[in-house]
Amino acid sequence: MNPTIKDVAKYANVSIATVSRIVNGLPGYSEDTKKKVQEAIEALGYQPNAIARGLINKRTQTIGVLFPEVSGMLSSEVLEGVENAAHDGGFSVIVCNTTSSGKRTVKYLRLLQEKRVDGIIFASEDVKEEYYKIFQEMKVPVLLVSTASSNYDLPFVRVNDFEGAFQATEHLIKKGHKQIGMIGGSKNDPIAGVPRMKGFKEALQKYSLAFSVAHITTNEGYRFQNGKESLPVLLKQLPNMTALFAASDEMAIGAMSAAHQLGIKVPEELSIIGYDNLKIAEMCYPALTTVSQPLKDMGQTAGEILVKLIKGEEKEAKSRYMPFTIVERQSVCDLRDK
Amino acid sequence: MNPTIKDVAKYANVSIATVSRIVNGLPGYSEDTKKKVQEAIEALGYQPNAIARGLINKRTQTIGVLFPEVSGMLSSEVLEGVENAAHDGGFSVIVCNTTSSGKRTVKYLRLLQEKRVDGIIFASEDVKEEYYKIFQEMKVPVLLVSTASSNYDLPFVRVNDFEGAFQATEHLIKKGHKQIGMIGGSKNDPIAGVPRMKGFKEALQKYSLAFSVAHITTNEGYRFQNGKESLPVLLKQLPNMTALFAASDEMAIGAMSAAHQLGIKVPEELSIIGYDNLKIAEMCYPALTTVSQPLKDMGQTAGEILVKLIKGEEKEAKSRYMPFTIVERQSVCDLRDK
DNA sequence: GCGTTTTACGTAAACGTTTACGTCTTTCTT
DNA sequence: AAGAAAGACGTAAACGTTTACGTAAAACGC
Repeated sequence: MNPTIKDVAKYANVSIATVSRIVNGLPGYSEDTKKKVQEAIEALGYQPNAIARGLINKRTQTIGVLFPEVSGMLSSEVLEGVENAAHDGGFSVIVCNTTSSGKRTVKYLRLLQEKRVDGIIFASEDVKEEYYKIFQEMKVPVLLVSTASSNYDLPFVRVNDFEGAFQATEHLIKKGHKQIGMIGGSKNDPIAGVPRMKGFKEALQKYSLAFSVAHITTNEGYRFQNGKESLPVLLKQLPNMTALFAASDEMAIGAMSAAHQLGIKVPEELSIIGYDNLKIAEMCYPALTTVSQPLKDMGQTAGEILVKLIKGEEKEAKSRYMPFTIVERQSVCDLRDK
Repeated sequence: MNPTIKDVAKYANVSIATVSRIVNGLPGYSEDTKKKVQEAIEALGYQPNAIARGLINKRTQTIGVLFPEVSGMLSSEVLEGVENAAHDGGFSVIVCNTTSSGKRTVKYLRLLQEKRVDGIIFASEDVKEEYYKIFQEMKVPVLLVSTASSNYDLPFVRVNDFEGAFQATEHLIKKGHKQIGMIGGSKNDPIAGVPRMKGFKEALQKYSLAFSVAHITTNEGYRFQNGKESLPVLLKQLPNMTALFAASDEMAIGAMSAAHQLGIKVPEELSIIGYDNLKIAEMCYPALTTVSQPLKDMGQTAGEILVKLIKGEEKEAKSRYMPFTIVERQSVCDLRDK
C-alpha cells in the first residue's frame, strides 16, 4: 500500500540500489539522477520502511525504558529527559510499566528482546538476577537511572543518596535544630532506603546529636499516605522534635498535611525537609525545602550515554553521580533567629 | 548472533516452516515434533524476531502516543492507562513529546510512519490540517484523548468540558456562594478554554447570578504559576468574591498558594474548586475539591478502543464521553451553614 | 591514444520471518 | 483392499531494505 523503494526506482527509471544510496546519502550517483529520484520520492510520497531497515541493519533505533510506575512524578520527569535525549540521537523510546512486579518486568524484557531494541534504561528498582541474565542475553547496553545494582556491575546515573540525606540533615542542624526525626523508606531498599537513613544517622552523629531507633520511622513505600501516617508515630516516639527529614517529597508533603490536621504549624512548630524536588514541592504550602535531584537531567544524561554506547562512540560506560542541591523554600525555619 | 528460526530448525531436524507453525500455534505437526522443537527452542534460547515478523505481517504491534509534555501530571496519568491497555492487547507504546510544537509533532508523525506503528493516540492538542493529512496517509486508526478536533471527524475519548465546568460552578452555587470568579484558560483554546468558560457563565446565568467579563481571568496556560498570578487580578476585579472555579488543578493550587500568601483563608474566606483531579489535588492543604477527570481510565479506554480498531474487532470508532464526578474535599465551604 | 583509475550505476544475495503450495504418508470409508 | 481424505511435513517466494560485487562508460595520466 505504501510506496516502496521499488516503486520509486521504477518511477525514476533507476535501480533500487541507486535509490537506496540517494536516500542514505551514500556516494555513487550523478546530480541528474539524484534530482530524478528526489522528484519520484516527492511524487509518490515515499517513506523508507524502518522495519525492513531494521531487519538488515540489526538496528531498530529504538530503546526501551522500564519504570515501576509511569505516572509517578519521579518517573515522568526522568522519562521526559530520556525521551528528549533519545529523540535528539535519532531514537524512539518504548515505555514499559513494570508496576514493580518481577513477572511483568521479565515479560517486558522479553518483549524488548523480541522487538530488538538497541538499548535499555532501567529505572528505580533493584536489578534481580533474572533481569541481569536477560540483559546479558540481549547483548545491548543497559543503563540504570536513579538506582544502582548491588550485585552486578552496571553503569548508573544517579545522585549520591547518602550524601543527599547527610546534607539535608546537616541543613536542619545548621538551622539550629537539635531534635530531628526522619520519615524513612524501607530497610530492605538498598537504593533509597538504607543510604538515606545512614546519611541521616551519620549527620546527627557528626554533630553529636542524640540518635536512636526512635528517631526514624520506616515505611513500605515513599508515598503521600506513608508520610501522612508516619508523622503521628514519629511524634509519639520523639515528642519534642522540631524538625524532620522525609526520604521523599511525597512523604514530606504527607507529613505536612498531617501536621496541618493536628494543628501543628509548619515551619514555626515543625520544620520539614524533603527529598526529590518534584514539581509539587513548590506548589504546596508552605513551599517545601528539599534535596533537589535533577530528575530530568538524569534522564537526559542516561539517554545520552546510552545513545553513545549504542553508536559505539563510547566503549565503556562510566557511571555518573549527578549533583544534587538543597533548594530552600518555606518549610524550614531558622531556630537561631529566636 | 541471536539464534534464528533456522538454527532451531537445524537443531530439531525439521524445516523452518514447521518451527514457525509450532511457534505460532498453527496446526500441522505431530506431538512428537512439537516436543522436539520446543526442546530446541529451549536449548538455544530462541526468541522470534519481531522485526522480521513485522516486515511480513505488516503489523508491528506498536502504537504511538503523542503528548504535548510527557512529564505533565495530566499526561503521565493518561499514559499509564494507555500503556496498560496496549500491553494487555499485546502492543508496545512509543512515547512522543511534542512540546506543543507543530514542527516537532510533524517530525514525530513522520517517524511513527516510518516505524509503521499500527495506531496512534493523540493527546491534549488541537489537530491541525498538517497532522490530519499525515493521519490519512498513514491509514492507521487514530484516537484523540482528552481533546477533540474541531475541523476533522476523529474519534475521541474525553469528558464533556462544558458540563464539567457547569456542574463545578453549580456546586459552588449550591453551597450558597453568589460572588463567584473563574480562573480560566485561553480564549483560543477550543478544548479546555472556551467550553469551560462557557459552562461557568451559563451556570451563573441559570441561577440568575451576575456575570461580566470581570468574573473571569484568562491565561496562556494552565499551570501553577498562571493560577498564582491570576488570583490577585481576579480579586481586584471582583473584591467580594467568596468562591472561585479554576480551569485546572494546577491553577487552583496556584490560587490557593497566592491566597495563603495574601493571608486569605481557604476555604473560610475563599472557596476554591479545581478541574482534573490530579494526584496533587489530595496532597495539598486544604485538599482540593475538584472535577475529577478519570485520566487513567481515559487513557485505558482510548488504548482499548485503538487496539480493537487495529485488530479489526471493531469497524467504526465511536467517540466516548467519559463520566466526570465532583470530588468533595476541603477547599470549598458551605456558606449556608452560617 | 592507450592503459588505468574513477564514476555511475545495476544485479543479486542477505536479513528472519510467514505462508501458499506441493508431496508423501497415514487413516478413513465402504 | 482400493480410493479418498486428512495429516505431517518441506520448498520456496515474499516482505522492503542494504550492500558486496560486477560492469560499462567516462575521466585521467603521460
